[in-house]
Amino acid sequence: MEAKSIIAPLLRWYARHKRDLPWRHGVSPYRVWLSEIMLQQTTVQAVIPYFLKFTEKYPDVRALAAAPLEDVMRDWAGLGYYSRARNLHACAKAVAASGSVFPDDLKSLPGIGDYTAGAIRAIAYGQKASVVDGNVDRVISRLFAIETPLPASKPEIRAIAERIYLSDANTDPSGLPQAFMDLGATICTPQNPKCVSCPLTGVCMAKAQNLHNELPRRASKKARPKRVGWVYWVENRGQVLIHRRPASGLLGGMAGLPTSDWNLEPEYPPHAAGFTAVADTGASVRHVFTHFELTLRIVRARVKIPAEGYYWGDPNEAGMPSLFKKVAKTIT
DNA sequence: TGTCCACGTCT
DNA sequence: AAGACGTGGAC
Repeated sequence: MEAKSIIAPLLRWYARHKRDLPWRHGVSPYRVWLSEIMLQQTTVQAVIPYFLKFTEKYPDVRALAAAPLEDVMRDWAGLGYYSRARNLHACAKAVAASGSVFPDDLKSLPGIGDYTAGAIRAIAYGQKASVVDGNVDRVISRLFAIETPLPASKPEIRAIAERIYLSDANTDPSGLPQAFMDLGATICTPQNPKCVSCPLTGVCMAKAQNLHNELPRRASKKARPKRVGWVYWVENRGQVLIHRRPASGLLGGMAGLPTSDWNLEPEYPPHAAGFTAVADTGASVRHVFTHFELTLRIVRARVKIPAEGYYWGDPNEAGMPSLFKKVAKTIT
């Protein structure tokens, strides 16, 4: 299939139907970078309030670089994949130190990989770049009726995407990737694609073979193991004990509540070093991570002397990830 | 309820 | 280079 027969109708459709998103106003490298980091693995709807908060509080890369890391982590709380926030701050510092100009080698910056580098290059700088996210994977898989399941089909998809993006028919390097992603998000959706409204339905090979609801195929996923443990609710004069988690690993660098290890059957009373159980609340919270499912049972407890990395604070102001927000909401 | 989205980046 | 790493909404 010729690239032109995809690009021309897609760009016409995009001109009429592009989504009105905050980062599409006042386009700048900083705003494109910030939005693309937030959009990694995360839906537009979840990102919008965070993007508005960040751009108000940190209007440019210098302001973000000057902020304490803990502030950035707190502001990111709830958005997930917290290494993104740590890398965001490190990246802001690096860029600010270079006169607030992003370097040509975007991938040398923390948190910027193939996808984000291409997105910044295309959207912020108007350069032709291959920008392939999950939406583009799906759209290409259907347009070309690729039967190979994801992720094995990735190399094939990337080759096709690159041919289209770098084609002479790509007259709008900034608009084309956004057109693909908007099409994937609003028309060529994972379930029940709205082919009647699709500008590419006439050239779509999956549609022609009535495979638009079957593709892309996916390799079966591994079962998600279950883990259990205790979370300690320790009150003292209206505050609770909060734990600054280690910089790397799960929920790295975030404020959280103290917990036991996460593979122990919660048999009362728990016996963790430093904590004395006061009362089993009987309540528990369930939280699904990417690679396991966690149930934490809440126990009221006391401490003798908080260990290093622990402090007293207001759980509602600590900026904790969702797992611990659920605990606070359950208990208060 | 359970499954999917969800390649995005880093290690 | 396979696995680690969140969240919430759609269906």
